[in-house]
Amino acid sequence: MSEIPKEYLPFEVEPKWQGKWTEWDIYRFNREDREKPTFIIDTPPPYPSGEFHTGTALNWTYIDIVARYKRMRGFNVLFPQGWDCHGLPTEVQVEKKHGIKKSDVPAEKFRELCVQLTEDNIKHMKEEMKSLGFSIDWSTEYRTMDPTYYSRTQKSFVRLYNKGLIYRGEHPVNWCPRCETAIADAEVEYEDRETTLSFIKFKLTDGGYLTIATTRPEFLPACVVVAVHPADERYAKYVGKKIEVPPFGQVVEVIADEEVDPEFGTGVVMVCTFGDKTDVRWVKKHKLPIVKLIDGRGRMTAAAKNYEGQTIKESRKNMLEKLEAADLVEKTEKLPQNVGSCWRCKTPVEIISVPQWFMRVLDLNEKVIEKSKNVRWVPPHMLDRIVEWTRAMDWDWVISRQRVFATPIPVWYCSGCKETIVAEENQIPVIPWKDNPSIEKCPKCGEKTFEPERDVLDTWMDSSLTIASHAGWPDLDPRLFPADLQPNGTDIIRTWDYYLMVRHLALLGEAPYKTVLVNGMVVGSDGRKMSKSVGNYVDTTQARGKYGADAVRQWAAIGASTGSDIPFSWKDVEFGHRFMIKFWNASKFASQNFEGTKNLDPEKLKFTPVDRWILSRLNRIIKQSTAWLDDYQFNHAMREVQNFIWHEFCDMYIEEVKHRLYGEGPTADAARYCLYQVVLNATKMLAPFMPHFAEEVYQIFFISDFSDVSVHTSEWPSAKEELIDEESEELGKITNAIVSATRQFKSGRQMALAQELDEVEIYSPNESLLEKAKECSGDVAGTLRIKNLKVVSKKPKLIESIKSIEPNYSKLGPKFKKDVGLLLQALGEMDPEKVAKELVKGKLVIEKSGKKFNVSAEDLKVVKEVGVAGEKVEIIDVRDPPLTIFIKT
RNA sequence: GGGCUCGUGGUCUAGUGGUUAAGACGGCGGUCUCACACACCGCAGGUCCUGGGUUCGAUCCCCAGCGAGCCCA
Repeated sequence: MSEIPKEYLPFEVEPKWQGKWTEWDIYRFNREDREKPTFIIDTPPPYPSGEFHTGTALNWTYIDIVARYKRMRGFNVLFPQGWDCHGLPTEVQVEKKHGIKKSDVPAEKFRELCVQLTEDNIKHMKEEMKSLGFSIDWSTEYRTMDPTYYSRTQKSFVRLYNKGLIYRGEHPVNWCPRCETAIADAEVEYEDRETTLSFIKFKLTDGGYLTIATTRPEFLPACVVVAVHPADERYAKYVGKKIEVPPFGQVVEVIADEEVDPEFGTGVVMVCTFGDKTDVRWVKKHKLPIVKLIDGRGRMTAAAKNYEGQTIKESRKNMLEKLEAADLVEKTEKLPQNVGSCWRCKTPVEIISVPQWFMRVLDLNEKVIEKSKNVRWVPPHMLDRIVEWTRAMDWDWVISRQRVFATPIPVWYCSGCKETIVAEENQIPVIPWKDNPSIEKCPKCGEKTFEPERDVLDTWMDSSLTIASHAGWPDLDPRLFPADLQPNGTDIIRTWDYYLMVRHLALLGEAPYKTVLVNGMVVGSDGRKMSKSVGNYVDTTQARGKYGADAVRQWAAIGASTGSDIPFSWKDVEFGHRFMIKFWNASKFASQNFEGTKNLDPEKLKFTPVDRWILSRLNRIIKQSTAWLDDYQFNHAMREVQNFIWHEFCDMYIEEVKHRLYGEGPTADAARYCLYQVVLNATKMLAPFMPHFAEEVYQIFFISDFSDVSVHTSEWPSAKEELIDEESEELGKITNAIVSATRQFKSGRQMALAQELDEVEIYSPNESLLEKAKECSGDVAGTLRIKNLKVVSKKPKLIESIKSIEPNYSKLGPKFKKDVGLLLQALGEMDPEKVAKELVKGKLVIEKSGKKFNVSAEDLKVVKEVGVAGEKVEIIDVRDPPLTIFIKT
């Protein structure tokens, strides 16, 4: 045994073992091993924002607990790690950092800046992951921005295209007419402006008018339907009728839709393609035609007839004038409005329909739902979320984006006939604006020049391929697919797990994961979502800075049940720290007795009742904690071990064996054996939760007894069923009850706990309980320093009286159903002494309101009270088990 | 507006169709007891969100309402 540090110092211990683990390479997935069962984790690649959020810490702590536990259970565990690099936030970060605009520099240059920034961000996050002790196999590290990774993304694009599962079509996007580019929802800024609401008369073909209210009269030529609320009585009779839209008089239908606000304007609205986001929704929902009214520069198209070429502003003004002249404008009103505008140039954003690439997911969704039902969701209700999400989908997945930093779409178009040329698999990775297609000329028209597709892929196209990628796709190793575990946060399972499922079903026809483990959101200590602006934000570096990684991990594991949101709590972190100190001190104390203890033969030891109790409890805890971990209930597994160690082992058992440790022989050795077993097995059970601490304890106290290099390569404890014993636990309970009661007594009398007691009597009228108490008397007398302890069945100096009769509802309820109330009433009127006397005989007949109740002894509980006559004796009445302790003073 | 989830002592969580609803933190009182005062012993503190229903019995199951979270629109 090495020298034992006095205190547990996390900031010395944690980096020390992190270094050793790397050196020993103990987290490496062994690809050559064909013996051990594999356990494959699909680690979600985080977005390298540069910050390691406590939510990620929670997610990864769950993963790491599982990985470490499974390794100890004998699995060959794959815990890979990647980075989902592509995305808008990085582009924005680069623009901010360098004070440039995407379009200011060549795309390749901009991309380089993105790569650089991503690398810096990854570096920091990787450090953080190592500092938190996650047992990642870093030899698997990948980055979706690397050609090795994105070539898989592109290959899968080609295969799915060839299968007919990817196509090109039209889709509305946010568009800045000044920047002439599509912009993402996240790039749209909203600001309050004032606008004019115009009330315009539409002529019904059957005669009469309906007045609609609109803020965008210039969209009249693109009006495809007029809508009212279905419950709006004013307009019910017009639903299904035809109506003429000025100024060109196209005839559209009047439809009913719940989304119309009857309070807004006249309660009649026009649906145009696309005046706003609601229009997009209505077009989808009612399958309406699309009129392209505005072009990429914000000018009116031919659809606007004589207004063609005008700007939005001009045509609005001109059109309104014309309508006024025709007396079609009833009135105008001022209206405050929340306008979406380009985050850079503040130009109001338009919604226009442009060509986009799609993955044909709608046809796959039946299968997605079917396969999702075969997946184990932890917690189970997460299945409902994904099924609901899948059912509600009414549009195919738009997989193209108008950005720079992303995987290029491996496609060209023939300059002549515009034929789509998709890359050959063997030329991938490919960048269409740098590389040429492998064909010489267009197969359709023979043209020899091509135009590259400049759009790129949605980043989900990268990150929904991870499972196949881990398994080596396209050369799939069947041992690595499907993954056993897909861990994720509750906020993103609908996207992440859906895309993984649909993508792998499309590509491989099989569900990619067996179990989805969902963690809740980390909220601030005030219960609100963590955010920097609210000021309740804590990052993991900060959290870990106080008591180290293991304390933070304990907060994550124990904060809430799996899947529930969990508030960040310094108190829980501190509690984790205190638990380690407690266990450290206990281990240190126990270890004085570890010399040679491993080789003791339990057959030759004399175990006392408390020994048998602690061994039974230990093995029960092993069994339960194993079951909890198999069930991904980390909080229960952790709590179970913590409570056992702290309150049963430290507070009771250690105190109860101290008196034996100073001696020699089989009783003392039995206590040593138990101390050793508890500390060793608890250390192993704690290893997945607090890996550094467990390693330190293992290395200092146990390494010389075992051949394992690390606690993390040692075997998970298995419960010895033959030691789990109700009777031993009952004896332990009796001993503890007597010890606690007497300790309380001493404490209350301001007596030193070590003070000797001359004479103590334990009394119970119950013969079998008395026998058990007798068995425990050695442990009791030793622990409490009682010189003369007697366990007696005669009630020497006391009077016993019946205090009350209490009903046992779980027996009475099913027996007497509705009449329970009546029975209780009758019971209340009876003399408890008499009831008790009758009950002792076995049964009792109670009559009330003409009803007869046959009550047996088990239906009621007799509560007794003891008093004493004469003598200077202190009495402690122990309720459970019912014992009375007399202490001569 | 839709889907899912949650509402339990001052705070944060656990749990359950049945007797006295569990724990941690905080509060209060006591003890330096030979591993640990970052400890130990004890005490106080609850309409288990509200209303209705099912049941002999509901904090738990069902319905409605209110409030919160996540995602979607």
